[in-house]
Amino acid sequence: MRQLVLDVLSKQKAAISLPELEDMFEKADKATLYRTLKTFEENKLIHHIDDGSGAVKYALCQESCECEPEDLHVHFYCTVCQKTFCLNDTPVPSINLPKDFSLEKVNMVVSGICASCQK
Amino acid sequence: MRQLVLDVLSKQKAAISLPELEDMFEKADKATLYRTLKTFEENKLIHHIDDGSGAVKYALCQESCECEPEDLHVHFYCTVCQKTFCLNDTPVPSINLPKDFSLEKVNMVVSGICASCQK
DNA sequence: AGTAACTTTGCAACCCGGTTGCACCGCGTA
DNA sequence: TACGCGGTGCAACCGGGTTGCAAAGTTACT
Repeated sequence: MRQLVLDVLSKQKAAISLPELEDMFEKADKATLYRTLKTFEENKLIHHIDDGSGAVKYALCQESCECEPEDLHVHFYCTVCQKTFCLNDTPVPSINLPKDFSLEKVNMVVSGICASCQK
Repeated sequence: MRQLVLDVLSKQKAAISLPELEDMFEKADKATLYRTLKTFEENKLIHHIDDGSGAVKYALCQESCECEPEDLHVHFYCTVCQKTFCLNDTPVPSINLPKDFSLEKVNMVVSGICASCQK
């Protein structure tokens, strides 16, 4: 059951949202998929990305992923195909915060047009 | 009417969400406030920030603000008081995108604990 | 003032993603 | 067999955002 979801996720090049997942599993229930994603996330198999599209998307974590403050990579949201990609090779640059601000995590989403839509 | 909203916005230190606005204007309608914010945004008076809290927040633009790709500053979301601040002095660092990816805009939200909640 | 054209507001309804409670199913174990 | 438990499906709900429509207000022109 969850196996199926994991299979799908591992075959995706782009991050996938819950509604999208619902569509490709016509049979399965929204709540089930929702809970599946949640447990995956708790177990650090996947991470979520808020790309501002209104739906949170999910993608597999890298092997090395600690899912801790510094595992962080930049995400790219294509405004044409509306897909979201992990730029695993692009770490989030460090930021100088004002005094007395402590850093927990960073969400960095770059929008633009991806290679496939560039033509 | 919109004057009131503008007044409130200019008095805020933190960005404000639509639902929050609704609360402080018990009298006014959600739709009105919503449309007000939209027109303000079209006229580049304010900009919106998606801090991942589930509600989009709005804050005044700086005088110099072009609201174009490079006006961009980092935003800070405090996980304690759940307020969002513009770090106007902290520009978004530039990113090297993979080949054939074009850049339109960048959303960068740093989460952590703000100075006031730090004690 | 009177009217026409346009803007702003309020109400209500709707959409959609996310979330939860509950009952049911299937399975392993005592 | 009886029990407990995890996974599933259904249904309902919540909350932010969005839109259509009609009423109220505004402006301009006569």
